[in-house]
Amino acid sequence: MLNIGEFARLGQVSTRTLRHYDELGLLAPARTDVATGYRFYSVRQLAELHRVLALRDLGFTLEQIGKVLGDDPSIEELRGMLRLRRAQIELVVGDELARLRRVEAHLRALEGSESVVVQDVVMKKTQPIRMAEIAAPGLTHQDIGPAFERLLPEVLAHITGAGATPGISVGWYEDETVDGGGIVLHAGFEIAGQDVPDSDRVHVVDLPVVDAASVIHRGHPHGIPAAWEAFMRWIEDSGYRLAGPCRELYHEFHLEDLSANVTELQQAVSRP
Amino acid sequence: MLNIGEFARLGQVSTRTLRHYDELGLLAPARTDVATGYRFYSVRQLAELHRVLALRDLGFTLEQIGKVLGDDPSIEELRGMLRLRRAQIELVVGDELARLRRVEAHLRALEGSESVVVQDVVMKKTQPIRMAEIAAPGLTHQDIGPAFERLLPEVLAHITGAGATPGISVGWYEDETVDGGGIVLHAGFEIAGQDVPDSDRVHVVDLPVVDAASVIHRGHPHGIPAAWEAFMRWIEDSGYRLAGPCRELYHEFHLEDLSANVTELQQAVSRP
DNA sequence: TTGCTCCTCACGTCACGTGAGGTGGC
DNA sequence: TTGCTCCTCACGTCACGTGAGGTGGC
Repeated sequence: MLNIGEFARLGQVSTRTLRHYDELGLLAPARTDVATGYRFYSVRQLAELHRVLALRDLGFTLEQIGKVLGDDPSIEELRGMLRLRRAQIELVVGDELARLRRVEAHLRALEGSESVVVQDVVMKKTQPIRMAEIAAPGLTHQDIGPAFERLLPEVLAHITGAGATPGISVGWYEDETVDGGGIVLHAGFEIAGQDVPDSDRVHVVDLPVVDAASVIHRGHPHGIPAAWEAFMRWIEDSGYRLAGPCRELYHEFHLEDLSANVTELQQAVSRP
Repeated sequence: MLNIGEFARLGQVSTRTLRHYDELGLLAPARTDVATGYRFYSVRQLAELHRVLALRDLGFTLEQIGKVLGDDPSIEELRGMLRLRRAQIELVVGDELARLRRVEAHLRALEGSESVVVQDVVMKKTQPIRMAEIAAPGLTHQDIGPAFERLLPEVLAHITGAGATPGISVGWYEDETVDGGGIVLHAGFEIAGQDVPDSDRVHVVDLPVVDAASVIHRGHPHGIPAAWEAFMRWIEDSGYRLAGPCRELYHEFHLEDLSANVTELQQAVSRP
């Protein structure tokens, strides 16, 4: 018979751990002195302790371990538990590797001068957005600004004409097509649940919920192209893959004070 | 101005999270109504929230984030923090991958019949052991049992002759050398801190502290070779590499009832 | 008698989730 | 007035670590 300290040394655990396992019913001492409460273990219980530690090292919770010890599960159940565990660990490894690449992307960004732009990239799922928009195909980069200013009033008129209230303005861009068709700009306003009819120019569309990288741009819109450039470099650098169009959400937009604008840039991405 | 619910939806977090960040001083609302306690945020604070979330996603604690936001650290400090973070994530990934390989080794072991033997493999650091031993070189596998029985009484006599008390008996094995020199068996007893002089046959040695895989074998010693075989297969299967000699610790040994024996098998290993 | 080990509470960890119980504005 | 949102506690999470305060055996 060993007292708790001797058994703890033998099994390389703390006495607190043994008391904890006793309390949970995972590993009761072979004998407990009724008068003093002293716990005594047999050397043979080292095998029981090992079983608990082995399962713990595989990542099972103590509650799961208790069930395994108590229910004496079949080979099939055991296999199922191990497979589940494997899948969970694979998820964790994937998450941590993605995190690692984000950290490394930040380290490389520190070498350049774009650290400020890029310090607050967040991965999120996009909100579902219903918007009324006009699409303008065949644009070059320089065309986008003027096109925006041209299209937004037109969509606005349509929305208010339908008796609805516009939300924030939203733009999204389809990639240049392979055969050089240029950029397709979609510009308009969020309308949430309101009823707005289509016209030949204005269409109501639902932007899908996707995984995206997101940064907040604060300040005058003329800084947005540079922000996009640094943002896209960071994304590619972090190992994420582009997975669809990018969006701009104008959360705060005042013509009177453009430098107070708050714009969110979103790029749909997927895990490498 | 947005109330907490609106701001939470904008930033894709819970209101509880925003209250928590307020409490920690990470992100105070732009205005708090003194009468009602209502929190109000400006859209521009979305950028602040993004910074917090971005740092959180890199794996920093909220306390670290608070320091980053408060101290406005230099590029060099930032770089140092990111490098530390990178190293920590790499450790986590390594741990999880090793864990994954252990789970997979168990799954494969379930296909065979050695699941029982191998269910309680634990990775540990070995205890430091000081022992008095005799080494017997040039053995084959069949010689080991008889050699043990021959050597142990001799070591025992030496220890008691020196006025010391033997601890548990311990054996360890050096690999067969490349030129076919056979196995070198070291057999003896733990002596802990006691003074035992060397003789021409008996030597006092300190077994080093190493990372090892360990299983407990309960029962008659004739089961030990089969346990070793399954154990070694599991180790190789789990991706660990052998990194030195293996040991046997006879935690419980009674000649009168050999089936009550408790033997620990240890094999020094290193990460793949 | 002095150390050493043992005992039983009970708080702390980390970033919130989840009620409980109550109040203010449309 | 009825829902909705907001508020402030305060407990729970997971596997122990770490005292606090006290007792029993060499």
